[in-house]
Amino acid sequence: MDKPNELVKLESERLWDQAFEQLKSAIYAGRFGPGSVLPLRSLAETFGTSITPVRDAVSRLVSLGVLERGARNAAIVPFVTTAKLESLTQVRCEIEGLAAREAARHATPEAAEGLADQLAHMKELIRTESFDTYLEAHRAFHFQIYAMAGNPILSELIETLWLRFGPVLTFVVPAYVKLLKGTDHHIQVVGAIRGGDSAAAEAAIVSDIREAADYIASLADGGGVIHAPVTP
Amino acid sequence: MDKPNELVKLESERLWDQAFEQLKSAIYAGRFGPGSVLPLRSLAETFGTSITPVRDAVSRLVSLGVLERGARNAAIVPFVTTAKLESLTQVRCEIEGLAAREAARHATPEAAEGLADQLAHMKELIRTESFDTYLEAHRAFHFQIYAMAGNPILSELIETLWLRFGPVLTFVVPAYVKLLKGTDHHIQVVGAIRGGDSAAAEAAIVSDIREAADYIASLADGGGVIHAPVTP
DNA sequence: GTACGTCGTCTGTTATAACAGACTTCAGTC
DNA sequence: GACTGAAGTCTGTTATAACAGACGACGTAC
Repeated sequence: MDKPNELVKLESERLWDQAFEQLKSAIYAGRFGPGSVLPLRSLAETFGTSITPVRDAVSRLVSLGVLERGARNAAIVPFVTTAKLESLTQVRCEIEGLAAREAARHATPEAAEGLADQLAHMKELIRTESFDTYLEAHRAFHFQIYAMAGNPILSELIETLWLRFGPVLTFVVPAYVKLLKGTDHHIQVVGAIRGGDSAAAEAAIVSDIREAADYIASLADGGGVIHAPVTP
Repeated sequence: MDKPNELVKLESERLWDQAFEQLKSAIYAGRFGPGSVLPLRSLAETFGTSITPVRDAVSRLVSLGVLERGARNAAIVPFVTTAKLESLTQVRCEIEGLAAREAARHATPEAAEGLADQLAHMKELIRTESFDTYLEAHRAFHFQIYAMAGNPILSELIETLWLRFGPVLTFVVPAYVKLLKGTDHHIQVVGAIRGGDSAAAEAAIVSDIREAADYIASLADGGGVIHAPVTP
């Protein structure tokens, strides 16, 4: 007798992982405006599951700081304020600065070359105005650097920081890139890592983060709340 | 009546928060050895609830890095290795250094005084050899400093780092304190914060963290795994 | 004695229903 | 007409049961 179950493709994507990813993407994509509540049952209906996996995903996102708890413990998409942005920026500069520094110390020539390739790819995406693809390439570029630091906890931590940032990054980065800002810092980072200059690498990353934060802060309204530009 | 220590959240009556806290405490207390699996149903039976709240608590602890997933997605208490310790120490130095620096910049005289009081309290606990109480006082001392930085995200992040550390801290700190180590750094931190010297505050905190890490690393076996000293 | 198959039990996973609190709405009373 | 109270509906919370995969024990066949 043969083994009939041998080729069963392991679609072990747990439902709550699917829910987690979908929810995360939806927030990243700005499908839920800041302050909007996310009822479990509606989410479950949207995802086509029961509320159990959704519940878990929401709970995890809350503990990661991506979502917050409102009245009646309902999950809400947090507002991004200038105060939060400043707190986040301060932490990001410190921790991503460390990552860049360590990356420059440990970088192999091959890894530095891969970084340069990625940068060229990003430049091409800017040239062709593929801003949505650029968002992911930009993210990959940064995390490629952080992975080079060889510190898993560091990378993990930075990812949670970026998650908190999620909703704003999406609509900010394309507009930011159109101003042709940030690219200089990216070039400098790659150069510093190539040359093993950790101080320069850290300085370039910090400048990148700080400059972007200043730009984002300029989008705030009188109450310090940051809004997305109106998109038709 | 103010509550300076917002880490104590007794308000929540929700079972999963209770389960979360109990589970965390149990891990902190070293009730589960590294590598031991935590079946949901046993935990639920221990806590006197169904598996639903336990499931959520475990899931949150996993996403915070306190627990890990083993075979069959079972929750396991992670081993602490010298490699992980080094990664963690690097991040802690950077981020808690930032916190100490900012605390020194923003400290009010009253807050600095409260810190000195806490330090005196700790000294008294050492004198009377109340090492289990000292553990909590030590933790409160550090987070009192970090709260003074006025950056909620920073405090939150540091807490997750301490959580990852949890199992080792418990059995390391008392032994460490008996060697009368660390107290000097604590005194220096308070002095620096009193004088508004951010560089000195950061240096003292970094020394504190690094020295403790070196001590902990000395407890590792040949495989780089850190074990608790045998306690009868 | 060894190998293999089967069954029972354990695990996490998911769905569903029952529960409790809060808000809205609508009707009844002053 | 305004206020009050009750019911209905929404919310998150929790328990329970059904499910599927993995692992081990036990028994049978060679």
